[in-house]
Amino acid sequence: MIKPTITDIANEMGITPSTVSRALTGSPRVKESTREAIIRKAEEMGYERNVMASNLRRGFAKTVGIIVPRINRQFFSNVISSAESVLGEAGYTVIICQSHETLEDEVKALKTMRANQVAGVMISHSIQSVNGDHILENIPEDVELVQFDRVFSSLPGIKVVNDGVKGSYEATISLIENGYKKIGTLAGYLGAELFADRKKGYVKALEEAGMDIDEDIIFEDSILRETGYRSALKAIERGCDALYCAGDFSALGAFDAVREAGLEVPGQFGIIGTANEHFTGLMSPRMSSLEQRPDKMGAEAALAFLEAVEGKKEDRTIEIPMELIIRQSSSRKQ
Amino acid sequence: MIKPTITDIANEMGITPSTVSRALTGSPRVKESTREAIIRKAEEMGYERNVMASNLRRGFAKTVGIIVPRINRQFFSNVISSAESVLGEAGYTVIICQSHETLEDEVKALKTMRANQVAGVMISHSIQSVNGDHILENIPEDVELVQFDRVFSSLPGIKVVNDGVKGSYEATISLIENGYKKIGTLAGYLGAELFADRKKGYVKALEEAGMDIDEDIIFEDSILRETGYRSALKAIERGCDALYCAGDFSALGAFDAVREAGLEVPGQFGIIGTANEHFTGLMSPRMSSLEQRPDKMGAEAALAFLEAVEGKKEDRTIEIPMELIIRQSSSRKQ
DNA sequence: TACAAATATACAAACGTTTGTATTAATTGC
DNA sequence: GCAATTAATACAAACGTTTGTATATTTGTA
Repeated sequence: MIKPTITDIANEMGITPSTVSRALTGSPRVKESTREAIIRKAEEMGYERNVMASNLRRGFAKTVGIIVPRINRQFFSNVISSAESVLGEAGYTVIICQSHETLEDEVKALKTMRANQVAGVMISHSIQSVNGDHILENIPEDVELVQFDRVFSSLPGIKVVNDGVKGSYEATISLIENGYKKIGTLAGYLGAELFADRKKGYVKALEEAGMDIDEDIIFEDSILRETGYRSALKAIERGCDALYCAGDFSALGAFDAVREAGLEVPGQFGIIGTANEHFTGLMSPRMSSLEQRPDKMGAEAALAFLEAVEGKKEDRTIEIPMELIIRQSSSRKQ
Repeated sequence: MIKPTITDIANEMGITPSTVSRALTGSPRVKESTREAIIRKAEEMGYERNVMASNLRRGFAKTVGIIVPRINRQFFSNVISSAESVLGEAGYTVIICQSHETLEDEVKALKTMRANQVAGVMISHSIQSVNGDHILENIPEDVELVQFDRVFSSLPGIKVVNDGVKGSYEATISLIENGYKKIGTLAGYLGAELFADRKKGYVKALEEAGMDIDEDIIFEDSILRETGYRSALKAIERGCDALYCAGDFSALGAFDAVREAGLEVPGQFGIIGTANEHFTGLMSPRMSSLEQRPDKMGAEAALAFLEAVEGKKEDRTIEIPMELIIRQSSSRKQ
């Protein structure tokens, strides 16, 4: 017998496949003693459930799909890694797609998920997604939706996000406490709630400190090293002595600009980045950064999904506190 | 009609499901004109193939499984990222598991793959896997096996590896040409072909240059920053003035040790790492490193798989040349 | 002892596709 | 124009599981 089925087990034992099925799925409709016998026999025969048949019959798979812009971004790969560990442990299979930051690929990915009848979708949307309509359109009602990091609060389901306002607030406060007087920000794309929040925290900190909010030193769309560099040059020109950057790569660009301007980091210029990318701790001077806790985010997202499919909890938003990692680049001005 | 099936299409058109199926799968047994009509109707009705039914009937899924020690390692996430792009484009779904560097989880992952009836498995084995027996045992004959980076040459199937001998040879030659006189190596775990190859290239370079091979400055098992640091301390003690490191993290540890010893990098001490981790280009002095081209590796692995399932090519080993990235840490001794 | 209730198992249909074989329609050769 | 061939489509079974309903068995109660 190449690969035994429940029918084979049933025949072997002189019983019916339905009983075998119920025994193996843990239905209460079968006597404990027969269940034990069946399980023993199944193991003896080297039985393995045919997932496809099972999925077909039930109409869904014990699978969750994860969609991210790019798997090879440190943040995302960390989220995926910890989510996979939790989901795998719970017997779920993880399928992965990348949106490559485009709406087109994101929709394609959603279709793939639907085609594979996943029980849930964990998604951090592409930069091209301006709202969640395409998500609603492509995910059936009964599929659990878990958004993380980049989320649309208008969508139903579970959301796992950083407390970005609080994080950027603390980062900015830290710069203020270290004596910096004119603090700008490389803000990222403000159309995303994520970045909008980080700006909010920055503004809040300045307001509390009684400092001016100057739109001229709030640089939108500065995410890359290159764009960060250019914006930072302008910031220096406009008299800034510190920058809170909504990303580590733009912060790296800020380093470049500040060095080029002949200023010292820290001291003459303070910088705090966001994401705590690995390299931040290896540079010199080492860069202060706001850690997003992607590991925690992935685990929490996975756990929330599991609770949801088991019907234990309903839709909710989980906030993962950010962690301000203070290193050299933001220390006290002499 | 909630979700149309091929039977619905058939009824609607007054034909039989088998014709619809053949039309949609591109069988030559259906007239072109009817095929076109069927496709039109299918689109009109919003038909989507039920993957599970299809998989069940055919006995396999258009899915490939990727197993890596950890998704969140830069190297692996890059491989996965480019492999997913290629496979997704070809209509394959990617499922992912982590072995967490343990044999136990790797076997579990293999079982998951088998349960999901994947068409192929791409794997880079865990450090605990000393041979490929568990792979053979858990993967059916008809599943295409693609090993990458960490491979067992004894296993059948496709293998995608770096030309590690050549890479480390060039790295070592580069150190020699820059005037370093006593070059050691932080060699990694030599039980893995991967690391054994890197040692070979190192030895070859020294031999060609007529330099002594000194086992006392070949440090096995130095992969982490911490272990690299300790080994590097010994290397300095034993008179080395350069190290070729089989990993970037051990190279980072070497930096620590050299700095602690009060020597200058480069000049008094030369270092070349392996992997070209992102941080190597951001340190100061910037670290020279051997790039593994994970993007190319993932893409080549995926392409080889696609060729194999289409029956175009047979088992083979693909070598991805490494790229020596010369930065500051290995430059000329004054 | 008999009968209702509960428990355990059997029966059979269904999930939607694919595919070997049978049938019908169209084409070819002579 | 008719048989022989080929092309196109129809029929029906199968993939292995799950699950509603029906039947058989056991238990409890009057």
